[in-house]
Amino acid sequence: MFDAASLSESEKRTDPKIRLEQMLSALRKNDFRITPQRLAVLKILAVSKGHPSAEEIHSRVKEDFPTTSLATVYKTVTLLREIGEVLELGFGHESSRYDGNKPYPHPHVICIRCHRIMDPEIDALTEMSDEISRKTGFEILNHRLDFFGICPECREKE
Amino acid sequence: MFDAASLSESEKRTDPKIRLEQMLSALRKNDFRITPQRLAVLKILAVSKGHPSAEEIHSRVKEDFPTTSLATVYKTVTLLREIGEVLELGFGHESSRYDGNKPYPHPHVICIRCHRIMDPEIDALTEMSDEISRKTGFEILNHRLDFFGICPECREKE
DNA sequence: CTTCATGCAAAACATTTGCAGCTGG
DNA sequence: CCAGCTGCAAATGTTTTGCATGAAG
Repeated sequence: MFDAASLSESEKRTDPKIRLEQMLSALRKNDFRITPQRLAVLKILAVSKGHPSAEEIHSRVKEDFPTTSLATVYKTVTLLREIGEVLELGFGHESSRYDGNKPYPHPHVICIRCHRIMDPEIDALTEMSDEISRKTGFEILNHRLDFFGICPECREKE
Repeated sequence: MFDAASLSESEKRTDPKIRLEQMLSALRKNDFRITPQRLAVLKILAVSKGHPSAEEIHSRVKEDFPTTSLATVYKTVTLLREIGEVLELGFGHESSRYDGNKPYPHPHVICIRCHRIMDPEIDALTEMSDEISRKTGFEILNHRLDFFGICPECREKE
């Protein structure tokens, strides 16, 4: 698992404890219960620097709370997605990945070899969104920008 | 089915007959056989202005060639994807959609109500790609840029 | 207490695969 | 001919769902 990524990215993350509090408040505000299982999932999401899959979340949650089922993990991330506290990155084939740190659309760079996912700096995206609105008449609510390629480490190994 | 989209998009499409020939040559060049089933799938892809799903392709292919199985459709689009003659647009949940007219990455605008997909004009994407390369050290091979929102028609109906 | 959450197992999907038989070149 | 393709059905892998039991508030 390659979560180390670059320092510049990790530096920008919200402090895990604060992020956890934010997610907890979001649950409370919407009158959802805070169960041990949910708490465990939130903790993983708050602490993860990367973009864990449901399966990954599940196995990590089980360390803390061994009886947690995969279904509960799915129910929890779906709930969090609905209240805007998690970003779901769906890929056609493999399983989805989740980002609990930046639950709003942002670009990704994905290594097709080791599956590491990074969050690069890009601006000019809201402008692009506006441009699309103007040209197509769509009301743009959301977007997704992913780049696929080979990360420096995997390129070295070639 | 809302394939009419905007004139400016459809005007840019390659003529279906030419596109079909291109796909056929690609198959021949790679020593793949041209079977009636494959021909039927190619025809649908060449003629479609939109972004049909495997299921849609299948039901349209069956009109011409009733015994064609869904598995063959999948095998064919997968083959075409591998030789770069079709772009697969995978969505986490629902089924993938395929574009046989512009088999290279390009932005999409997707209506979350009627599921119409349009191809807007955007430049500045290759620049963006280069910027990412420079900043992350990734070798960028591919990308995906999708905007989600509500199309003018669906907005009127509200 | 009562409503909502959990966990299991089963269902629901889209997609892939194994394989016997068929067919394009 | 015969390697490669088809079509069926079964397998796969992820995500969802129904429902009885359990726990949060």
